[in-house]
Amino acid sequence: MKIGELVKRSGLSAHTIRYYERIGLLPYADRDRSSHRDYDTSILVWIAFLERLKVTGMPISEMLRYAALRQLGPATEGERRALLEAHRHRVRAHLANLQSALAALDTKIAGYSDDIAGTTHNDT
Amino acid sequence: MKIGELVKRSGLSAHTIRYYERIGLLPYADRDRSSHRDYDTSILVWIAFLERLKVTGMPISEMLRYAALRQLGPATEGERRALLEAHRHRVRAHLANLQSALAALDTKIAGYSDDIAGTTHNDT
DNA sequence: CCTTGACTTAGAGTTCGCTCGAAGCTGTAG
DNA sequence: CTACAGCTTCGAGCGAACTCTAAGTCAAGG
Repeated sequence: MKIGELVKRSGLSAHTIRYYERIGLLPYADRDRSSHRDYDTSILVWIAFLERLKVTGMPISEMLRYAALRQLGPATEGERRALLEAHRHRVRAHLANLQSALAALDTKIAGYSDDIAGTTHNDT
Repeated sequence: MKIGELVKRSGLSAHTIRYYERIGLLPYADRDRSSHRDYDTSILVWIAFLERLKVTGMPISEMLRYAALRQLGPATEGERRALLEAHRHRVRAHLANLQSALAALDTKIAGYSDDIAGTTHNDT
């Protein structure tokens, strides 16, 4: 698979794919005889995993740490797991914050909704 | 209340408070005779509200839009409400994404946990 | 009177995560 | 042969949201 197809299948831009490779988040891709990157479909699994980490707010620096451990092989699984568990912990906390902020937002919106023809004034 | 106390009570840094004032997210604060900012406690309510918007991922540009509408008085309540509803919609979608990513993360971690003395290899 | 600490301003600098531009190479279709 | 699409590298640029620096003012305590 060339980069153009990977763009379609991963949702990342070609610029971003090259950037990720440059910083080490994606492995250095094999090149064909025109030095064009040639990907194996297995890269999609890794990209999807990175996406999930990204969606959950993990900074690139930490994804790099994970990627580096992965490079080192099975011996690092304990550490990788610990890293993911710590992340999960933070995600859960963030989720709770989000939910409570959302609840407050609901209350606020309800305040606006109840305002019949400007009889009350929601001042924030 | 001077800025130092507001820092303690709001959790924002003095730099950030001044920055927010500069861009219009916080109203221009009254100054005492030494041109030091002097806040009314009511500012805390507004800051808490901004915090909630921030936590839920609203960009500053949109908070500014809200703040501007608020300045214009009760006539803009409909628009403010619409803005918050649109935001709520996005937050809910984001929350759903987060939850599904979290579930995937749980599965992944479980994969590591089940790995007894390196018998399986979690390759991402 | 002097020091200390909290404040003031304007503007520059930082971090993050991309995103883009320039200049050039390659393989295929017409 | 030529045109064109699609890739390559390298380095610069960008938008968001702060964060910090420099130089100065002011009020209270010793």
